[in-house]
Amino acid sequence: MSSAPRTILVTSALPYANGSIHLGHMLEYIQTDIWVRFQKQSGHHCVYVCADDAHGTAIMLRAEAEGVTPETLIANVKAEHQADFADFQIGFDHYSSTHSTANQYYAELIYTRVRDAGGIAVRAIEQLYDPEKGLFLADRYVKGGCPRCHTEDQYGDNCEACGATYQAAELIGPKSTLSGATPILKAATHLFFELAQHTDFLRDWTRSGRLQPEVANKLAEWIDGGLKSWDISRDAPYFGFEVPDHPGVYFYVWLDAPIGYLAAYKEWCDANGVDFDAVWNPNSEAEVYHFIGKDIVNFHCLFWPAMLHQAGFRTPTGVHVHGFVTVDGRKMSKSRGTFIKARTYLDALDPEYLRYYFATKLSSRVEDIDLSLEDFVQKVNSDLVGKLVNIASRTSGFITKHFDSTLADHDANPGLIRSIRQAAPGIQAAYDSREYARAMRDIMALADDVNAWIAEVAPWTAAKNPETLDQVQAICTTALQAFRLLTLYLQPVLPQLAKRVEAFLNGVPLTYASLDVDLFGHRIEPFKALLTRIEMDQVQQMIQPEATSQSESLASAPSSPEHDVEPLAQTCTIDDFNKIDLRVVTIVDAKAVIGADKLLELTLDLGDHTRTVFSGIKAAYDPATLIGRQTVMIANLAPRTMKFGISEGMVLAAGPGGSDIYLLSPDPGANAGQRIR
RNA sequence: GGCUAUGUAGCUCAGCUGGUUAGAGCACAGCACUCAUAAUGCUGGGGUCCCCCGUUCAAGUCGGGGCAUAGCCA
Repeated sequence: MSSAPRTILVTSALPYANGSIHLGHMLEYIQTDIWVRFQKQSGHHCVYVCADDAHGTAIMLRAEAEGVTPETLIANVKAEHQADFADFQIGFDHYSSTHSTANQYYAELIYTRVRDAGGIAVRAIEQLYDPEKGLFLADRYVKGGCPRCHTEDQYGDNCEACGATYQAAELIGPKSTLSGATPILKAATHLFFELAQHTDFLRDWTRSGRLQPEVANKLAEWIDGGLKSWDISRDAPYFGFEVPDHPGVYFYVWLDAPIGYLAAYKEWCDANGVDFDAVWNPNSEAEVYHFIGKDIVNFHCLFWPAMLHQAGFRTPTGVHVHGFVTVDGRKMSKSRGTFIKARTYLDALDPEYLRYYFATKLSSRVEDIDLSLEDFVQKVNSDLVGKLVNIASRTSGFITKHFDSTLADHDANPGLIRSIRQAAPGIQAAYDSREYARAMRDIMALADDVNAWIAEVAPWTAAKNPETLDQVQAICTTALQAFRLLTLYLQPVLPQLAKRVEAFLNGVPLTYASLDVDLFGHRIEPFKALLTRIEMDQVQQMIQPEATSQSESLASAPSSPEHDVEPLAQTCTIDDFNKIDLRVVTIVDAKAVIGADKLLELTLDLGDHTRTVFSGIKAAYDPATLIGRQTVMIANLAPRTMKFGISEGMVLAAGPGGSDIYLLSPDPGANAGQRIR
């Protein structure tokens, strides 16, 4: 797959400067970075830019809470973000901030051009206003009773209980979550981007092969339902850019965020003497791709192309949408320890393990990616250490020991090397179309072939006989040639490993331009471990950082833990404890109780008899998954008559309640009926 | 509620335009090897392809209905 060099600009979504990078973010940056590295490795002119998304009310309020200026806050967060990205080997060519002069320039330019083309409406609206804070309130800053079902404490846009959607002003007894004050309705002038003007353009644009089919389908729904105008302004005080012709009115953060792509690229162009317009003029032949998550499709596939179009810029060649990250099949959760920050991961594990694991699961589709921790450890260890690195590890010793670290002048199996090289077009096509999982499968299948061949020709046997010793040199030469090619294929995913391999093999660059280079007669360095196995302990450290840091710093003052720790109860004696008869039980049946929202009816086997216990764990457990497992109960608790029957005891669980409930389990081996002391 | 995805071995996933006994990796069992970071090779066990109905000579693959999970409804 050789073609003329393409000019490609790539972006990832801008992370918000109000929090840390977590593994959900990292999926996107890793996906993008692999793609960019692949394009560069293939010889294309590819530039990757990104920036912190630094504006908005949330940032203004957080800065205020921390007693710093917003500028200080966003500078600190940006530094943190960049450190995380750098350590994950995310190779931005430039990383900027939306709070920059370049961004202000382009925000004003695009706004002005759109306005002059008749794309902006000015309308008076009424909005809830916090008289104490002196702030207009976004929906998420107002809580009150749902106007339909009267559930208390609902946010200003929709009701979690009945699903109703409404205006914040319709809430019963609304309160500002910022000050507790009762908001008042106040008039304001807002600017609207008239999206409906672009209906025909967008219908066409979204069907022009730039988007994944499922994304285009989703957008068609919105387009067919009628496009609404988009409120692009916010009132002072607001941390952002003031609208040029409307003093006291600011651009909404989502207006200038995507414009940050332009600004960041402009800064890179200025620093590198490149012509910005060559990429962004409407007739540009260059390619522009945005990688984003499925939650922000509307901003990138409706507002953004429409505004670019009306402002006289080219629109993106493609928008590549990915799904969310789950951990062990569930949404990332702070209480389960699976809301993993990038830094927490980095403190425990090599970033390339995650890059590889995500690569084995990524396709071009908008699917959620599950980080199954056990699968993660097994896959990384067996694929990267057991298969790939093992090829070098098991053969290079012979070269070092018997042949003065010098490779043979021919291959023992030219057919094998040829078949690996012939796989290149397929692997390149898979990378280019973001089918990384397919690429990883193909590469590992080749590694399997190599290992099988090594076992077949058994160089360790040949090495024992002086007459066949020279065969060993050719065999190991072939194995190391294969190893180099496989590493070349993996370079976009594992750039650090690739560098170590280059050093080990003495500086042969791992690019497609060097695909056909042979290492005949080449000197290699002594083999050192290129990658180490993941220990399950490291994963534990990642998902339980609080526990670790707590035990390390017991003496220090408690500092705002992520969850509230209940104070210890009054001291009791061993006799007090002995009054409580705890037993191991097996759950032999579990079913929902008809007419009860929270209860499950559990049938518990105590070894010699069974009990019926009603337990309020329905929100946290599917009854079917409970049947057969062991847990712990209080067996001598006085029976209690409930509306649904008599509960003969209680099962033990941790957690604050709701869906955050965690049943206890004995380690394997305990028998039902055994007492717990 | 409406819409959109997804539902294949214990786990994570492939299965293109419907076509012989449904695949891979990991895990598991046995054997081999002992060069290698207890790595590798060979062999094997293991699946009502969520359920029902339908189209067809033939359905994991198409259509309808249902169930479950996730997300979206700006």
